[in-house]
Amino acid sequence: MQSREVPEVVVERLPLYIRALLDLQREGFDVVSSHQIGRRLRMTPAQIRKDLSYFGKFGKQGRGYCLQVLLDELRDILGLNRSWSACLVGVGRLGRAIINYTGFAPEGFKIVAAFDSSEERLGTSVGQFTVLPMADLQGVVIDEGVSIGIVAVPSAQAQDVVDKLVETGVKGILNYAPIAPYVPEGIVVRNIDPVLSLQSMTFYLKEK
Amino acid sequence: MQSREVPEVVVERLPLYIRALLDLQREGFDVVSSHQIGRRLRMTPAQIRKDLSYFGKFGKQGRGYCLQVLLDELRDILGLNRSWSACLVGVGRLGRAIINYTGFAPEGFKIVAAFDSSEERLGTSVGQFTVLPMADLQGVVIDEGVSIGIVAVPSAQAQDVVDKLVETGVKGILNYAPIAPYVPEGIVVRNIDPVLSLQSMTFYLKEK
DNA sequence: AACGTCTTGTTACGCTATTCACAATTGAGT
DNA sequence: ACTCAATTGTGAATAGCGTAACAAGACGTT
Repeated sequence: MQSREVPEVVVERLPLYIRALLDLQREGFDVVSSHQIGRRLRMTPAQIRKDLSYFGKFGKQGRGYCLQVLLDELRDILGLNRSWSACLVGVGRLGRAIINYTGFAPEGFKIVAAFDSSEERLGTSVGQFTVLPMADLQGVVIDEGVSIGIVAVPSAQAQDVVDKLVETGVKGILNYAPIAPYVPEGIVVRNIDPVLSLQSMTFYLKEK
Repeated sequence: MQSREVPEVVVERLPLYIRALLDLQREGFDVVSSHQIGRRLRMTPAQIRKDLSYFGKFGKQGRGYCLQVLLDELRDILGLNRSWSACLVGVGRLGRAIINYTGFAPEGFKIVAAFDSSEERLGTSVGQFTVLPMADLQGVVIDEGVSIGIVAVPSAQAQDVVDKLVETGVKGILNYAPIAPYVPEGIVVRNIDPVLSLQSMTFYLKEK
């Protein structure tokens, strides 16, 4: 697979296609067209076909896509036909909310441990987890095959935590801290930052 | 201001510049260069200068930018020199986490009310709020000058909630539901969706 | 089996965004 | 006063992305 040749924007849209397909499946469709998917997502059919063409030919001319086949292919492309283990660092308010968030598990993302560096949080219970010290990070990452680190610490500590996670062998970082973390080549970062979203939104809300 | 001519990607980067400037300010700088900002954000200096040039000339050749001036200008451009009121719809797990999130207030985003459609949640307390019925939405939006709606309901109800919010006059939607909501022209939507982020991340985590 | 309709995969085109490169200008040092 | 190193703002060049358009094929109908 020529990962380097597939634009990142394309990869980021594939999960949307999966969502749309699941909706359509729930509505009883077996076969769908790029037009149908596009309508759901407010995208042009051409873009969807173009995106898919980076990975192969999944449709039939004059007919469309077999929904189940396309769904399986997309899951396969994204590596979603398996489960992924993540560990959380930071069990403050935000970290606890993330642990209790029910949206990850159904999609195959499993949080396997929670860490914190604050003395008074160590050993306390958060959800089904006992909060572990950072010293245990390395062991858990290896033993549990953790490939994703979720960062939910204050911004001042975020870069350090990211560094530690990368050091232990984690390959992906889901970062909730309001910083742009530095990571070495080959490590994937995704930032979740509602404040940034709001701050760019207000540009369009001014003077209406 | 010719909002239509400024690319949206540029607007979305401005908050990042503000962040970087605040960091640099904390470190004692009074004057900064595009190079310094770029290093923080891992962006090229040229991009930063180009982005800023959409809005005016804020720097001095050979010297850089007066940090405070640039900061004020950016805040002004984005409309961040005032406070913005938002209301939350949906006080399930996720909604409660959003209410308790402490990151909004310092940036001038104030949640002024929480709504839910479920009978058993009405009248209960969440954070400092009493959960209100959807019927009260219109009144609150007008009385409190709410311009942002935060959607934290299950996906099945999300579009309906978005429609209601838009109807009451809200101009921006911060959507935490895993859907691509339809909104009429002129309404700004920002989606927060950690699952999507993870699902595109795994593409790069496969086979390493 | 021929026709008409539909839809894919892909190529070509055009637009948008990013980077490059440099003239203009600043301020510090001598 | 002059030189030098630094840095901006911007027009030009490049790269990247999205849309349009169409040939090729699939299916249903007659």
